[in-house]
Amino acid sequence: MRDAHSAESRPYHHGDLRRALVDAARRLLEAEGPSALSLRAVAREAGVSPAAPYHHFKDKAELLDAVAHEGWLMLNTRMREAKARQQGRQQLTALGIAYVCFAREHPALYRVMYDAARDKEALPIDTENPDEESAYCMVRETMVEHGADPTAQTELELATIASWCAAHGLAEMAGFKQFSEMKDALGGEQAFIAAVLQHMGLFPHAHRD
Amino acid sequence: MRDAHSAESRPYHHGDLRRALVDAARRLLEAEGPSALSLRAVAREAGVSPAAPYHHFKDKAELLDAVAHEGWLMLNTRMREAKARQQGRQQLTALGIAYVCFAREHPALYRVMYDAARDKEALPIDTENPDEESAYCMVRETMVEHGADPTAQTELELATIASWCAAHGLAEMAGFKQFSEMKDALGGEQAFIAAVLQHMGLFPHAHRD
DNA sequence: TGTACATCAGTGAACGCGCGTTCACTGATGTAC
DNA sequence: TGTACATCAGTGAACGCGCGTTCACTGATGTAC
Repeated sequence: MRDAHSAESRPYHHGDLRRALVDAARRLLEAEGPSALSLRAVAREAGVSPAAPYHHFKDKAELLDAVAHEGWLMLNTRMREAKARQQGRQQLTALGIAYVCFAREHPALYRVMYDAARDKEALPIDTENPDEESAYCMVRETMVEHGADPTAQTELELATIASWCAAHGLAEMAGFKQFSEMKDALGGEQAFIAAVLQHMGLFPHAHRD
Repeated sequence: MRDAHSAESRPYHHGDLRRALVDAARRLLEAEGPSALSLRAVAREAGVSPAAPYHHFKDKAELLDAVAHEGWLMLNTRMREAKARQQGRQQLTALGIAYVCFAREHPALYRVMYDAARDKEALPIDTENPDEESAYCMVRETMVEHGADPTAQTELELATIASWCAAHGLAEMAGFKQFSEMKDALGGEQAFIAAVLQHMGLFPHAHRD
């Protein structure tokens, strides 16, 4: 649990401690939640002294940023794959479901992603790297592919924002006990998610994955 | 700033320290954000020793619960008033806008409210006290008043959940820098909020307050 | 191929800090007679 | 109305804790000659 190498096999130099630290942070998040994510705990989890991370990150915030960044990349991938699996307007639905399911499967990571974004007051939705399209841009583009008018910029942007907010809201709500009766009635959390997204009118004909 | 009484006027016994602590916590939240909300800081802000709160709250969590509870009451009031100011279907819109605006005006309190809820995995939407109707129930009821079929229970509940999630998502997103251009184009944050809510299709004919 | 040496990437001890909580205490209040 | 006393609601000092960060250090690596 503490580190992947046995004590003797591990060399003094790590090889790629930066990677190992980000991975350790993710493991900690899954296991203990965001409140357990201290620099010292991450170093401990990676099997390294508390000072070691400072050779790879300026401070705690920079490590957290790296973890968050990785989260966004994971989300992008997840959504790209979900879209590729569908045809036509179903693609929008698939994007919405993929978004919410990602957040539900990695609630602590999702939280860290938005905490980091809030600290900067900026969502990582701008595509600096053109071949790593952001999830946000993917939603907008998919809307255009399926009939939204790309010249009506304000409309298009508003529709994208609305979808994004709706999915985020559902992602944060879906865990509450009050909805478990409804989930059961509909046949599980996935069905619940699809049903709520459908009601939001932004993801037409939502259905189960 | 530290406490309302001058040093000499303040009696040894406080009168209503419980109230004063909750108020101090709210002041701290507005001024410094959720991360500044320690038990000791609250006691300090209320002008009292670090041990004093323990005569009124079992532990820190109980104090936070009280702060969160007060937040929900404020939100209820705010939404009830917003609804009363409108007629017909505009009422739903007014509820949505009131919700988001409350969250935007008290972002730290809003955060504490949901953090407390998440700890219990339960939203405070059940109406134990029948004459203090929860905001959530108000939304559902308003939908019924304006044409939703109260016998189609699942439909009604899903629509309410969808509205709630959508508003929550927007409330959490509205602060990001990426949207400031859009806000300016639409004439301010209120207009932006109204426009996004309208796009969500749950709050028909959203317009400015 | 071998050696000197600069650089890199770790260690572990220490720093000061604010935290939640407990404790023995004491001043103020209210009630019984 | 006055007094004894139980109870209530504060104080302030202390506890142990984990945190982020710094520091002087050292082991390992890689490069120049």
